[in-house]
Amino acid sequence: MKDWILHFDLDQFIAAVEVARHPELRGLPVVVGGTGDPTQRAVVATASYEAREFGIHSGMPLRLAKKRCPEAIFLPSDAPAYLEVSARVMDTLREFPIVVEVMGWDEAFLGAHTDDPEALAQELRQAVTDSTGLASSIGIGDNKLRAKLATGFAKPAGIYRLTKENWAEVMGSRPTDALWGIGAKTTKKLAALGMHTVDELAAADPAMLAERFGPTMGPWFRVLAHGFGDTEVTATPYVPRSRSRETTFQQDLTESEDITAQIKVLAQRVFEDVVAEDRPVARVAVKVRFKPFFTQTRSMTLPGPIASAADLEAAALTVLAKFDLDRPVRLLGVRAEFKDS
DNA sequence: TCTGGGGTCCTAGGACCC
DNA sequence: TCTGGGGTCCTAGGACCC
Repeated sequence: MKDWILHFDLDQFIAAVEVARHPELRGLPVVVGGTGDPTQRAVVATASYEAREFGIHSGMPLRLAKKRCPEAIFLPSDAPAYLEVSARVMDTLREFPIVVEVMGWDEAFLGAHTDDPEALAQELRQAVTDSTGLASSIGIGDNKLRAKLATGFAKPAGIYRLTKENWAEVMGSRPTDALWGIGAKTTKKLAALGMHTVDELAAADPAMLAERFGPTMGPWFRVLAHGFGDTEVTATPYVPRSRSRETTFQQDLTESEDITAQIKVLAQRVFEDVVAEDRPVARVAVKVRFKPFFTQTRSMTLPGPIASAADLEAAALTVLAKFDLDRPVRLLGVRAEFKDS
């Protein structure tokens, strides 16, 4: 028997949960995000496949989604409901003799020992459909990178295998942003250097990449292009490095007392989260997004421990004082970073 | 049509110390 | 007189992902 890495991913997860509890919405363009009011400052969390036909996708402003498809059903994002369904899905996966590494609400890497990964993947998909009614796709790979990318070819409701055997054939001529970890900015920089495809990046000189992108990122891009990657799947619970809360205001804040009051609210929420973690906080950071869309961050290493919400509030206000609050504010955020442990 | 919220990791410059 | 070199911490920003 061989070791395989599977990447499990629920199809249009958030929209699917909403359709599951509102069956009359099946087959309709459903858009979930914000408070469900498409006139507000908010973006699309997930669009159903029907809504995607209209050019609606995750991250798009709700206002624009409404314009692209006025008859779409807009629903508020209901995080507790999605978390509950997610937990049921992950529990279903854990009933199999596999290692489950949860990667988010709707995806997980699975470590499996089998001679027939496609048969296992089909059983997993069926089990999740039986327990939750949700459709999913599974990528099969010889490492995490290939399994993750395979899922993209498996969707919707399918299974796809991507390994070193078919890597070059499947990925070689694709643009570099097809790789997991290379986004729009890096793609543009690579293109300026004459590298447009995965094959071209794979053939690049590592020293040149290190010079241009830094000693870690540069060579890593080339490794990605070869399809190499991590093979370790672990069920060990994830230990967060930080906790943060942020809010985009429906109307920009201009009064300093309003800004101060909102920072206190955010600090209070972050404090509740860090108390639940029961770990010491090392740094506090404040994020301010000014009109029209200019973001700054300021931070501070704490001189001593945080013992109360008032302590975290005071620290956040000290960091806030580092800003020039000379323009309208559209977003405020507070983040606490834990000490290394 | 203006662009959410919650995260992670890397880079780079300056401070500071020996 | 015109100044080394290494190590580490602090801080701000960039890029990416779900």
